[in-house]
Amino acid sequence: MTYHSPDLDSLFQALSDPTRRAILTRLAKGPAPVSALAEPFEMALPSFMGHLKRLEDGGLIETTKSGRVRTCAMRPGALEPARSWIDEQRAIWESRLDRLDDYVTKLMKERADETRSKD
Amino acid sequence: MTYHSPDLDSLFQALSDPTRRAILTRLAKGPAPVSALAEPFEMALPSFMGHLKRLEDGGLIETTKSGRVRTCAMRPGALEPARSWIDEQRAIWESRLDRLDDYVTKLMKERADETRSKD
DNA sequence: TGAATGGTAAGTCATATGGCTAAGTATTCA
DNA sequence: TGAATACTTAGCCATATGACTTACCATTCA
Repeated sequence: MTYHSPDLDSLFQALSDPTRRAILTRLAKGPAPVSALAEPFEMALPSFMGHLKRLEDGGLIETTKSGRVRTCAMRPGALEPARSWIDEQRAIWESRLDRLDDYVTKLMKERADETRSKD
Repeated sequence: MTYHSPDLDSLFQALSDPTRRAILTRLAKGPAPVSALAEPFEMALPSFMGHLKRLEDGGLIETTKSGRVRTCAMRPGALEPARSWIDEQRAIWESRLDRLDDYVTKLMKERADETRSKD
């Protein structure tokens, strides 16, 4: 069993920063050129571009350049692997709770039988 | 509008490493002491403890020490903020698609009217 | 009590991250 | 063509991350 998945690494990594999450939320509303995107952030442009790169590395956005303008767009479905992973964990957790529940039920039944046999 | 949420920062950060995700998957099946948890990983114990700390910082696990053994357990519901954030993005994205759809529909209607008036 | 067990603490190291400035390139507009 | 625009590149800096070793408690078991 391999526990290495570079996709999830860079995906979650990209999501771990407030600036980058804000960029994504903005892009969920529609594509935008770099300078428009950058405007609300008090940050030098090269720093901001670094964040865009991380988002691109994480597969969360796509950018295309036409003329001197680079337009950024969210990649639909890019968040799905993250969502799936989280759901899997929950599934594991819940199947465990189910088994635990079965076990407790069984224990209680045995106890009941035991008690009854004492009567 | 504030775009800073330290919870999501450390949560996603915690999830961005394969070792830590593997630990979580293991813990979803039930609690375990540090040494048992660490056993499958080819890593010095102090390094491993570092990962546990990141998971604890991200609110994903809880640990308790009794005697010389520290037991780690998953914190149920800890993944929910991450899941919610992802779902919100999707909601924004989809409402945008809806509006886009309305727009296209309107455009096509106008075009149809235009064409008709030419006849 | 003395040794083995299970973690902790302290300190080092290399690389990554996140920010900056200053200077450069490529388009577009006047 | 010359100036403004929209990035891009290069390089610097401080801190964080992820791994290591060595040494140090505290418990438990023989």
